[in-house]
Amino acid sequence: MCDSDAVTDPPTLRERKKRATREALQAAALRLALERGPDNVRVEEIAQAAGVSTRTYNNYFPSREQAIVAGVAADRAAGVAAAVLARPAGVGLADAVVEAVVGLYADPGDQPPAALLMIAASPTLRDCYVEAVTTFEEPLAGAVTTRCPGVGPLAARVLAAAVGAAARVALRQWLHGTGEVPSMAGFVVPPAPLPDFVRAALLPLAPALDAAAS
Amino acid sequence: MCDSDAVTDPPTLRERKKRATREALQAAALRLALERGPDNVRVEEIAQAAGVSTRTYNNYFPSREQAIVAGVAADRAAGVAAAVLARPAGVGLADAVVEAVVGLYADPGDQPPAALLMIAASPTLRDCYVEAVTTFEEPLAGAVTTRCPGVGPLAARVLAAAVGAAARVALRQWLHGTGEVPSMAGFVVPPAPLPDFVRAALLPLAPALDAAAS
DNA sequence: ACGCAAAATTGCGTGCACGCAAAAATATGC
DNA sequence: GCATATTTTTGCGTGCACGCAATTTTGCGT
Repeated sequence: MCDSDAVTDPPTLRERKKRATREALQAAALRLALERGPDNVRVEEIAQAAGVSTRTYNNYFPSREQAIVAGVAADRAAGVAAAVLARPAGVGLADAVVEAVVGLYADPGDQPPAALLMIAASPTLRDCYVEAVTTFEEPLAGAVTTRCPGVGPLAARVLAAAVGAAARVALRQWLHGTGEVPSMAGFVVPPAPLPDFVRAALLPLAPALDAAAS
Repeated sequence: MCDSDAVTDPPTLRERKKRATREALQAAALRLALERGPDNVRVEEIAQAAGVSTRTYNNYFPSREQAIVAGVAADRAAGVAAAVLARPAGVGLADAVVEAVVGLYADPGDQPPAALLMIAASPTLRDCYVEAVTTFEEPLAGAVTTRCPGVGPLAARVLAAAVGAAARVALRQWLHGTGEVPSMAGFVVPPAPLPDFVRAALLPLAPALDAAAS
């Protein structure tokens, strides 16, 4: 947090390689999972597809599920803090936070829609995807203190954690309904758009956010 | 949730035996962990001490850490909902919830203080203990809807999850400071009593809780 | 008391995560 | 350019969680 604004020095070779293997692993894991189904992918195959040993694979991801999910969920999370700070100073904290989080799930993203379907179908992947929102929380807390220096570090952490919890609830609910979609006839209307779900889940926290900003 | 108030029928033999083995496993796990240190306890030993196979042990607990921690954390959680409902109807939702959660960590409990020290010392056990507060959340949501029928199920879930998140933050902070206690001279003043920590962490959520109760 | 259905326990096999220490790759000072 | 310190990769060994199917235990109706 005291990084001031280190301009991300010339990316040393080490970091570039690390990033490369991480992305290779993510891509391989997701691709294989989509091809064969999540349960028919052995860790050894993921590592082999990325050109590393299984041990190094485990140096990057603590579980097979995270390797599969990381690509679709992790990077988007990094944008939340920036989105909060980007809102004009006039709007309240609650609005800023809610819109920032909603914005994350608003656009279709660059991921194939099949990925979300697969994640929704597998309980293990669902849990992993839902728990990935934790990535938001620390940067969000930072953004909150930056925007409203009066809130104090504890309150910021608590509010960020609360927002994360609400997002988890919303995701869980939405994925729960989405997972069983291809059931009957072609009437597979997604029960409700995700952003609306997130907004509804975040709504009860608005009073707390606005009250803290004073 | 539609159990109305089933008066916990005559506990059938099966349930009694299940409860017995579960408690035996908890007790054995905690005892062995305290004796030898958490890392020097093999699952097989826990199972053997409880008189069951390692496979049945895994039918009761999904991880060794949970077996050790469950005894000190799980049962207390069950009381939260009751505590919320026990508060007189006059006090606001926020006060009721906060006091209920604080009350959980207020009394020393029937557990040896060494247990908490051990948990605080081991990162793995800490995480497990912290994550155990999730047990609160569903009953808490139920209690909230019972107390304030106007809040709607989604809001109740969100608020309960937010409270759980705040409690996790408080626990994490407190355990982090407590873990390194036996460092220098005998001046090992616990940085601050846990209840105060919890109260402080729950404070920022009060506006949301009170606003929902209307 | 008997027998059948439901549920729990058990053993086995498999895949996985991770600690540890050696080896390879990369950065840094001279 | 070369030697050295730091970091990353890798292989190996260990312990663990869990699916599956057979077996034992419990519940309940007759």
